[in-house]
Amino acid sequence: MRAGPLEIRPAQSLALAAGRVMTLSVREYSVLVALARRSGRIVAREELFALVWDGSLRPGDRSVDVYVHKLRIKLEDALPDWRFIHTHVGFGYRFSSEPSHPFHTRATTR
Amino acid sequence: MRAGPLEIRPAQSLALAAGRVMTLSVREYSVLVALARRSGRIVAREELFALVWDGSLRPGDRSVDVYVHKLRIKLEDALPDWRFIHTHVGFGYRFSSEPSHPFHTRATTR
DNA sequence: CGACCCTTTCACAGGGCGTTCACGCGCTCA
DNA sequence: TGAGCGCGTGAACGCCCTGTGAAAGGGTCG
Repeated sequence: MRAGPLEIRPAQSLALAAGRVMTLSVREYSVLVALARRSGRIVAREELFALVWDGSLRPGDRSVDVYVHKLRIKLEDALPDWRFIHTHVGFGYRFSSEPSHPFHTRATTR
Repeated sequence: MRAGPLEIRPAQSLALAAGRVMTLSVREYSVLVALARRSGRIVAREELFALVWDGSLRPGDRSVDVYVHKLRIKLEDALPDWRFIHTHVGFGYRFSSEPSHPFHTRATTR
């Protein structure tokens, strides 16, 4: 499974960032795989929770947000110039590997 | 079989650290080979146990941990500047020869 | 029979992990 | 522009997993 410089090997429970092994917790890895498998789609919190936690999301449960955050930090840490997890307010998260600064050399002054 | 300054000769049941013969017990050697053959991937405790002990891991059995520990000590003893067996909490162990002090991966500014 | 080594088990300690809470920002919409 | 909600983010906390030293059990060899 590939997404830009990110590679996931489900058979080995391994994630590689630019060839380097990432150290992820079980939950982190699980969330990453769930999102990456649905790359390009928006995955609702409910759906993501059901996939990873295997149950239905209770109101007020922030687990999903917290783990998306943890993942973002490790991904940002390993691949500073890429963005993978995109927020769609009110809908959920969407996985897609994108360079941080696509083209856009000139700052949009005003 | 090579991994940095570590060499394994299965034909002779020998392990050499920087050319010097390591004195390993049968189990120790067996664990080392099992991991080294799967270098780069994460080997679950269950899998490792099945490979070396030839059976299924009973809950609470710490044999694997203990022998990984013994191996680490001997490897550390023979090659202080290298790390070979890496822990992936919740997943298992991963064999990979790495210098002790690489560059230091980006301080977590947080 | 005794000494030694290997293997397994036990017990304790430490750290990592998962969950939850609290706070605050930013987006959205009226 | 103000209010409200959704989400980002840091931290606390208990539990589980792993690290680690020690002791028990068993086999081998002199």
